[in-house]
Amino acid sequence: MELRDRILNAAEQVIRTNGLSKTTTKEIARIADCSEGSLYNHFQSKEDLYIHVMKGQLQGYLAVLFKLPGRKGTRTVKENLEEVANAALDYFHLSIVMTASMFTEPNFLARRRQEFEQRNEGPHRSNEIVTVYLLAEQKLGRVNADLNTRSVADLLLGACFQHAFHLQFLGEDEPEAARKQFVENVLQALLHGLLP
Amino acid sequence: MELRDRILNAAEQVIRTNGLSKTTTKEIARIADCSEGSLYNHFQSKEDLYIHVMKGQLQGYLAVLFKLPGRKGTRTVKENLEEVANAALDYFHLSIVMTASMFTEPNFLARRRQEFEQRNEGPHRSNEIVTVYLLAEQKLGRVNADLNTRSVADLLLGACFQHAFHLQFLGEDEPEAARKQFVENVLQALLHGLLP
Amino acid sequence: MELRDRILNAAEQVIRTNGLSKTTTKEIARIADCSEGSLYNHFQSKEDLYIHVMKGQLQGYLAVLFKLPGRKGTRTVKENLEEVANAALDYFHLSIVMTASMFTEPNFLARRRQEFEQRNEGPHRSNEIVTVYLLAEQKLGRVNADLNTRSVADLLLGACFQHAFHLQFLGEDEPEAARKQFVENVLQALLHGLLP
Amino acid sequence: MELRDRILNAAEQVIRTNGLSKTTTKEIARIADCSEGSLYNHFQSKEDLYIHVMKGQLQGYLAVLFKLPGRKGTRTVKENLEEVANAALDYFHLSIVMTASMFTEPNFLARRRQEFEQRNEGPHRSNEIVTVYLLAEQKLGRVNADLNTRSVADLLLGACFQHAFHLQFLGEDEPEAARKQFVENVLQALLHGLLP
DNA sequence: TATGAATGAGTCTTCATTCAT
DNA sequence: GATGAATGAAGACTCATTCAT
Repeated sequence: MELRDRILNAAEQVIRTNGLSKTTTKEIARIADCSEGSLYNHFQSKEDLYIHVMKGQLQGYLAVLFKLPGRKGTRTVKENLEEVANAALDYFHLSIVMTASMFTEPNFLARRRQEFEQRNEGPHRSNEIVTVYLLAEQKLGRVNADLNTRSVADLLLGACFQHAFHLQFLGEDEPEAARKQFVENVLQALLHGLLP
Repeated sequence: MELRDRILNAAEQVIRTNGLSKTTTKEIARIADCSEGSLYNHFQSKEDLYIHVMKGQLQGYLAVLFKLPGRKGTRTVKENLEEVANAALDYFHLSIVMTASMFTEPNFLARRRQEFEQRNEGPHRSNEIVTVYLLAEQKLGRVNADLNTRSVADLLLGACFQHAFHLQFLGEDEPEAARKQFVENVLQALLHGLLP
Repeated sequence: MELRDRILNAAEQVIRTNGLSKTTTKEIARIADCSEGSLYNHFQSKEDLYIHVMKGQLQGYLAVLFKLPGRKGTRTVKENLEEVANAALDYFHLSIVMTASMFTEPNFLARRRQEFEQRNEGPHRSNEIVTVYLLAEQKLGRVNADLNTRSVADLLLGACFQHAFHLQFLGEDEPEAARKQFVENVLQALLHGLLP
Repeated sequence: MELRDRILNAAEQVIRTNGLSKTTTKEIARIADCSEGSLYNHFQSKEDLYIHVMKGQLQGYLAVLFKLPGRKGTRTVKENLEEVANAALDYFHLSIVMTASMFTEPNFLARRRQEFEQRNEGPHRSNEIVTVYLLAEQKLGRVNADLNTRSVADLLLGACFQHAFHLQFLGEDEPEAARKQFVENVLQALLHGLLP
């Protein structure tokens, strides 16, 4: 593997292991098995390195989301949302530390904010994509017509977001079966509603 | 106001303004208009100060949650959940930086984890309280009997959590009306379900 | 006991327990069960307090030394030196931390140096008193006439000084019997000489 | 000279000039003409730096002591002890501040104690080496057979130890001739004994 | 006299970044 | 491109001393 990728992987690993505030260039270099100086041959700064780490994490999630418009009218709505929920859980699990860092390092956030707005790539973007998909399904009559589809997206992705957060807080790894159950239950509730 | 409270307020303000990693004892002291040394007359360490800030933030939220068991069978379920959602939005808005900090400073998280577990006070605790409330309503027949009530709690609080997160990310303050609409829409969706 | 004495005792205890660099006014006040402010009602400064602690420690030792001139020609020389050696071991044991502090805090040493010279009370003073005593015994024919009596004093007190130092280094308390043996052996060697 | 050595020398100089408690990383860096940060590129901590300073000081002394076993039966006993006494005076003179520091900073002492015991390198070790040498001479009949040789070592090295201590206290440098006389007189007394 | 909160100068240590080799 | 020693700014925390009560 090329040094640049070794550095990216090392950074991701160190961040997830040590937390952001204990992620030092020294430690990243140690894990990547190179010198601290080398970091600066491949990335402009520590922040630049972080940005590339985040972009990498975002990939898989976006891939699923970008498939969503094509799903409308195919399979069941539940199956389509299940796919989204799983991708979201994966992504939130992977990126939660970096995400949290936005509020810990506000300058970083401010700079990213601009950039995100320009590219229309913020974290709320995924909720919009799901909203648009649900709107399309609504037009096809596969979703309750009275619903604010944005709210459904917020409920589903919010539940996944907070779930990932809680798991991280507890420091636990969730078995595959437990996650499956979580998604199933949440979708069940979301599909049929709270009222009797 | 007593110095101790001035320090607590200053810390909260600085954290929200500068972010955690830029929150220095020097700046807190400057805002509290006292010396850095004085911080240590009232709190054992910076971390200890943070803990007290967090406890303060938790107060209002817990107050609402602890009222919840008494609400069962009274008013409408929607009204009761509305109250919860508003308190949650307030709390998440207020505390999101500190909450995020848990993942930035893993030692802090590790220590809090123990403490939280002992006192059964973790962030997931609020979801449990709502779950129990919904279970009670279920027994009264005011909630769909087929539902996993935990999932409903996760959906509602998750949506609020992520909403607060997105607002913070955008750096925007949400007008009262917008928040009201958000809660209304989310509850609508949650109550009636996604399916036609 | 009066507060002033409580403070003196507390200071001595803390110094011997924690070492000088960990001896804080806060800890002294804690042990003396009074406020930090009270320290300054009875002593001008921390240094002033230390000086009074040292003076207290010096008492017993000086008492023995001042009896020495009167001992000349009485009992045996060995018995008289034994008494000196025991007093020296006691004093060095008690005061070694404070003594060491002179080199750790050179300003303190510089100020004490002046004062000691004025009063002729330096640590070398005890060697002189023993020297004078031995000179008197020499004149009485009870001590080898060819000897430099100062050297004898240096050997005896030096051995005691270093012995106390080694014990402190090892962190051991010496049983009564062991100390007795140490003094006996040292005097034996000193009295009869190294050569066959 | 390499920076590492410049730092070691600077530390030694500052310690001897300012005393330990006034030896700051800032001042060491100033004298070594480098940044404070550089100290930590070469030594793990201030304490680690101190340890290396002490090890350097110990070198010359140990070299002489390790030659001692080979001296038995050669030259005169007096000459051999003279060599030891001079090396001891040099070493004690050089290291007395650091030695004193052990009692000022008890944590430091505690850690060194372990290490010293493991390597059998404590300050009392030199007395043992001299003791063993004298035992060998005793067997050769060059030393009084009735003597406890450990006591002779304690007397000689104790006198040197305290002498160095007194000189440091007085802040005086001893002329070469004076030191020679001191050693001569002490050995004289030690060789022939106190009794007529 | 006794208090103890307030002080502020001073300490060790960390860390992202640079640059000569 | 790779290195790693050097940097220096910044941070959390300590502590003897003061002073209003």
